[in-house]
Amino acid sequence: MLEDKVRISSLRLTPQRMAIVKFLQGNTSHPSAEDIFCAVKKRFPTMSFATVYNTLEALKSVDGVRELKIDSSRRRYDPNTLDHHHVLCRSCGAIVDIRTKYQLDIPPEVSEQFDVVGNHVEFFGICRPCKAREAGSSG
Amino acid sequence: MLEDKVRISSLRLTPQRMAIVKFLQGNTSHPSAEDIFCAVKKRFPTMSFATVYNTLEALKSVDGVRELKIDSSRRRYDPNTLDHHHVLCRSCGAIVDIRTKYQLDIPPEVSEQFDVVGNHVEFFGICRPCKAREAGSSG
DNA sequence: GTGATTGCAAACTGTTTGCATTTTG
DNA sequence: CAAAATGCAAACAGTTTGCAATCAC
Repeated sequence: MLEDKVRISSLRLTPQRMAIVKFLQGNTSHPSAEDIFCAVKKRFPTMSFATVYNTLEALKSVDGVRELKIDSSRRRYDPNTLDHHHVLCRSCGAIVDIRTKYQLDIPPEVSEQFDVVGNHVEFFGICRPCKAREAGSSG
Repeated sequence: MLEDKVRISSLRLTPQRMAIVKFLQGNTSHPSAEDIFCAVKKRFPTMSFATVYNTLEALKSVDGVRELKIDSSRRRYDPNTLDHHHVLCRSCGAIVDIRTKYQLDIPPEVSEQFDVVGNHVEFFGICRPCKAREAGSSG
């Protein structure tokens, strides 16, 4: 659990940092830095982006969050640091976790060139609500 | 082939556009906009980023290039628009193609929520040269 | 008390936009 | 000739940095 990781680590437990940790803990919305900033600013009106990014950097260093590259316009963060995968709705951008483990082999030409240590699968498609909306509006 | 796609399409064949197409054609380096800009500027000193981005947008619209999200600090582009996957070296950032097709199933709870139309696997690890260098320098 | 953290503002990087000029079909 | 593309510069969005004030340990 994220909060435990932070307590065990040598990171200082500042109120701002803990507020970010509490916001991220168990959060499956894959928030951006701005999402985090806005959420935490309610309690800490002086909160700054510097602190958000700074904290995210600290959390990454203890494997408390992982950075996602699923959105090309902004980084998103995931407090679930166990290996897992994602489905992305191409219409609304919703991201949902997939906890399946996939044992994927790569061709020998590639494994000669690379020591592969992991993989991440991004599935893409359309989510229920978007599909319904699109079917309803124009055909 | 990219050049054919552009000729068949209704996109106008400007010299700048064709230079970008020629640079991308068969290119497996997954270049960024800046890489493209620098390469093409040699022949077209007036080339601007606006034209690069504009052309990439045009090429995307005819499925002539795909945007990669593999690098969190910049978009990269891939003229190979057939479904394929990538291995990323976490040390030097090298990206290599994997043409294997993976038939991946997602859990029923998720397929109830999403119509999945495709997937992209990002493998990560360390490439030969980086591994050799790291082994040689400190361990 | 000391080194780490906060938070402001300014700097930076990659991408987008407005628009006058030029070009393609 | 009309519609589209170029290219410059300015605008933007997300992220990073410098640094004085503050805080955790």
